Amino acid sequence: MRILVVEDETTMAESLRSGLEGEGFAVDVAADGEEGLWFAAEVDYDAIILDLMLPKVNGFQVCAALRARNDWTPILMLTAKDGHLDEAEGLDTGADDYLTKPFSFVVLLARLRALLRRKGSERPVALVAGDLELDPATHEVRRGNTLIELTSREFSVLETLLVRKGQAVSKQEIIEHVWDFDFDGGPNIVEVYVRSLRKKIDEPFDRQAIVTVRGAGYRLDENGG
Amino acid sequence: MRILVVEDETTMAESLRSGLEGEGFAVDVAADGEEGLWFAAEVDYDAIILDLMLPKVNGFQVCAALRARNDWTPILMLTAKDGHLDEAEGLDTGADDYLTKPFSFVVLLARLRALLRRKGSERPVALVAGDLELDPATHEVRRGNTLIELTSREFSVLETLLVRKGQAVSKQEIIEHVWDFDFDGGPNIVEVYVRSLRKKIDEPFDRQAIVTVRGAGYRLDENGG
DNA sequence: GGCGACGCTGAGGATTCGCTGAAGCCGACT
DNA sequence: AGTCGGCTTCAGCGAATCCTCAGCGTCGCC
Repeated sequence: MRILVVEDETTMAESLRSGLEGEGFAVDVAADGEEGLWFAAEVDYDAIILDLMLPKVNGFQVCAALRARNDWTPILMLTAKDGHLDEAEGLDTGADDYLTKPFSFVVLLARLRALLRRKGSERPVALVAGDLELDPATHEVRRGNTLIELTSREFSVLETLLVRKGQAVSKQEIIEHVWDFDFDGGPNIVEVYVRSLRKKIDEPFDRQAIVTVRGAGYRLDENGG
Repeated sequence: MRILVVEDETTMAESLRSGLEGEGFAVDVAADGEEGLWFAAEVDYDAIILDLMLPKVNGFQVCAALRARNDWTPILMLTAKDGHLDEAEGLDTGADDYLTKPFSFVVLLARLRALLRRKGSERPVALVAGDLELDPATHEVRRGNTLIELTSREFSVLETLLVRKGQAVSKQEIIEHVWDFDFDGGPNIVEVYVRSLRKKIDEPFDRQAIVTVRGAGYRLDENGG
């Protein structure tokens, strides 16, 4: 197990190093975000322990940069403040867990082990079918390179189809996943949304991602049509 | 994405509802554990947000009951106390993640998304007889490599035969499986559909998968004819 | 060989299904 | 108040599908 520690305070960094090495991990230490990114590019670590407050490039930025270059190494984020916003922002930029300073070494170890155990079952962030891509976090949909504007309902319908791409999903099932309990309209509502989705993601590209399966519902083509 | 919130405090429940709906989720709220279990039985939710402290049936019990009835919907547990024991107990009874009150909405959202992301799409198995293959999920039927277009009724009839391949199934049984109870036509309808099935899955391939068992109904050959 | 019951078959009218444009409604924003 | 965008309902249309029916073939039994 090889761990990268990105931390600028030397005392903290060294105590992490010795503690983790004592537990049998191989440890590299980077002193700022830039160096951290460089290390991470060179070596395939099993996990990264990342301080939030760093010189040059901060923790969020490191995290976002790694994910952007398609590196899904588990990240344990260290934050000095107790702000809930920090935590959320960390998870949203792609950290897998966070720890608020001060913390005991035992806790860190436990969280780290949990991360390593989980590894592999994570990601990818976006739902994909061929060149059709949907990101639940940012609410963005693209076909190849072009960004497509969807309303919130359209988005939800496409999402449920995409989660079960390749399978036929009945209108009733779609309604159950997209609308809540007190919706009492008929299945025609799904037809209407499928229509407007097709106008946006199929027709302009001369493709057919959403296929009608008569009597059974709709199916999203696994290859995007 | 449809979410069930099980929470007795109305202010909390309503703020969760409005917040989640604002993010494009469909939300149902249950006020106690009993109601929560009932809702979960009725609808196939994408995730359940479950308060620990509940009237009637508490969070642990709800969680355990769901898992016991083989419902593996991802569960995000909300706990008021900060005790690590709670956390551990929650994970043990089958919660997928936990969150300690008070928390910020952004954090909840991030965790929820992480849960939904992790949930893999499971693929049901296809029914097979020789080189004849029927996939209930995609509504696809193939003979060897060639895809065969069936109407909804034809599909259902073939499905009931395939489920009991090797056995003779009477027309009456087929009618009971395929048509609803207010169907009052005669058994000839089955003959008609068997005929059109044979045209599509037997004749083009010069095989005979569907065998007539005079006086007893039809039998699907286990080897596909 | 003849008879009756059972199964096969083709055709066409009735029905359902999905598609589509338009319009009413509501909340948000100006 | 007015406008805009999104959500939902509705009704008409065309096509795919469903079901009935009537005539014919075949099997089993006497």
